[in-house]
Amino acid sequence: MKIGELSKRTGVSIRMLRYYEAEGLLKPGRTESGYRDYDMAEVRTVERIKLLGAGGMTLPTILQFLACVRGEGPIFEPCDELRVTLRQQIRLVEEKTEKLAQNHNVLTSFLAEIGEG
Amino acid sequence: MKIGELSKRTGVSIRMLRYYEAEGLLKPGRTESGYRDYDMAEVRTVERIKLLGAGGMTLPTILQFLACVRGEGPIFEPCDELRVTLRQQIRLVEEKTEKLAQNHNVLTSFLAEIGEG
DNA sequence: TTAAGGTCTGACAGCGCTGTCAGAGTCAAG
DNA sequence: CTTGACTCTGACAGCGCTGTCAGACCTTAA
Repeated sequence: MKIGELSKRTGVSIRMLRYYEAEGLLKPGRTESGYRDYDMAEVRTVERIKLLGAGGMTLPTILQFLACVRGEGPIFEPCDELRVTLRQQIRLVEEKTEKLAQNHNVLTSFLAEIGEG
Repeated sequence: MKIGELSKRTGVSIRMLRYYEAEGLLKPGRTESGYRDYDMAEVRTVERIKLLGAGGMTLPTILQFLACVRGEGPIFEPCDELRVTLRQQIRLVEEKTEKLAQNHNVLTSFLAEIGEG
C-alpha cells in the first residue's frame, strides 16, 4: 500500500508517516520507482505509535518498545534493559493520569462556580 | 516576594515565571529598582497554572480561565463565553485520560509479555 | 499524448515550552 | 567599599512535532 492510503487508514498525515520513518519507526519497502510500499500490518503499527504518542511518549522512546515487541530475531537481551524503561513509562503515565484527574476537578469546579448555564 | 523565592516555593523556574508574565498570566508589581514583587497569593496561582499546564493546556487557554476565576470586577459576560471553552477543555481532558488508560494497558501488556523479570 | 493527481526529497518555518548566555544594575553582608 | 548573590532584559537555541512549499518524477485515465 502506498503512503496516501496508509495515511487515510490511520488518520496520520503523510508528513508524519515519513517522519516516523526518519525516526526509525517504520521501514517500508520501495517500489522500483521509489514509492514507499507499506505492508498491511503497518496499519496496526502506526495506530500503536499514535496511541503511545498520544500518551506523551516520545518517538525515540516508542522506538525502543517497537524493537522489542516486534520480536525481530532472538532479541531477549535488549528486553531486559527495556523493563526498566517500561516501568518508568508506566509510572509516568500514572502521574499524568493523576494530574489530568486533578485538572478535571479544577475544570468542573470552575464550571460549577460559573453556573452550569 | 522576589522571583527567586516564588520559584523555590512553586518549583517553577525563574525563566518560566517570566514567561508566564509575558503571556499575561502573572502581573507582579515592581520595586523601585525594577525587581518583580510577587504577592503571596501568587503561589497558588502559579501552582494552578502548573497543574493546568500539566494537563496539556496551553498558556493562552489557561489565561482565559484565570481572568474569569479571579473575578476581577464585574465580569460575568466573559464567563458566558468561557463555558463553551471550559466544556471543550473538560472533554479534551477526558479524551486524554482515555488515551492514557489505553496507553497504560499497552505498556503493562508489554511488560507482562516480556516477563515481570 | 496530455493532464491530473500521487509521490519523492529537502528545506524552511512555526508551535509551545524551556534553557542558557551576555551585559548591566541591585542588594546585603563583611 | 567590595564582593557575591540576585535580578533585570533581550536574544539565541533547542526540543519534538507538524505544516507547507518547491521542483522533480511516476502513474493512471481520458
